[in-house]
Amino acid sequence: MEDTLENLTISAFARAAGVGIEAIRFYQRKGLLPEPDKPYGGIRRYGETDVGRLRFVKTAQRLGFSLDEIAELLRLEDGTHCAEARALAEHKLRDVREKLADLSRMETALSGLVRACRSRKANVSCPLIASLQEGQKRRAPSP
Amino acid sequence: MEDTLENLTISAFARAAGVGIEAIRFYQRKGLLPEPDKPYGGIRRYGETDVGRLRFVKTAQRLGFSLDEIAELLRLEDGTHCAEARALAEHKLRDVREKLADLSRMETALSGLVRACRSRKANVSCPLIASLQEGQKRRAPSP
DNA sequence: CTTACTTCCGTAGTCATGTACGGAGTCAAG
DNA sequence: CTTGACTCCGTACATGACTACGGAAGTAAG
Repeated sequence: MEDTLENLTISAFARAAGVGIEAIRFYQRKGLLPEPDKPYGGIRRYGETDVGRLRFVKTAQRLGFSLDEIAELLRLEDGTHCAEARALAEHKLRDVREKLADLSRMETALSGLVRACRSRKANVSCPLIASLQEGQKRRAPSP
Repeated sequence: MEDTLENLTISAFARAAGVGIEAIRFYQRKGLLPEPDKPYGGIRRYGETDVGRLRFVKTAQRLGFSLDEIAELLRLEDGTHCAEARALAEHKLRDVREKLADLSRMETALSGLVRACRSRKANVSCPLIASLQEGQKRRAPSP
């Protein structure tokens, strides 16, 4: 069993990226991961590049991107068509920055709560919901 | 039809928060939103607090939290039991900070790509995947 | 009161994202 | 060459998060 991150079988590949084998095959069907050519009716092998790509998929997912959105992000990485890529990148960038702003407000609220709790001044009510009001007005429809 | 964000019917409530009526009833069943008492076999009314809570749910969802995790965050807002709340808040805070770090790396990569594209130095290959490598090593299982 | 619209509630269907299964083919050790 | 583990592939099942439907009951206008 190679631990070199080159010439991995699908099970070693899955282990290296911390996902199940079936998930890999699912992503291949969706076009998120390539299906390497198999040496004449044989068994496919995977490398470091594939591991990076797969880990990217899982991380982006944690950040709230759907598999379809992740496919778009991966089209950027594959870096053809600069003009199209730039438009897409700018769009995703706006999205990422909104998420950053919301998350950072959430961070403030949560760390405030932890600090308040730690200083034994109990009965604090956590302004978690209020912390996101600013961000929400941006996206809320007018009545 | 009240636009005051008080005494809303369920359809006005849904419109105010930008979701469907059925989604509201679904969240109520899951315990994410309260079912206000109805005035003797009648029709429930919703207020500004409910709107804020619902918008929080949708925003947290965009940030990659599941409905179960959001239920936990809302238990914090409802602010009973300081010790338990503090542990939960610290856990969520770690999660939020990891997301912040990953998103911010993604921001760097995306804005780099946009800048490169803008300066006509085409054929750049976007280091989007590489941008998340640091964060991923933290969570990757050892071989 | 009648008519038209909502609301309520339960149940069923949908879509995204996997997971599990079963049978045939492949490979490496003994 | 047999044995046992692994791979391939198609299909079926599972879970989370909604979405649609249908009938009874409440509500508002005429």
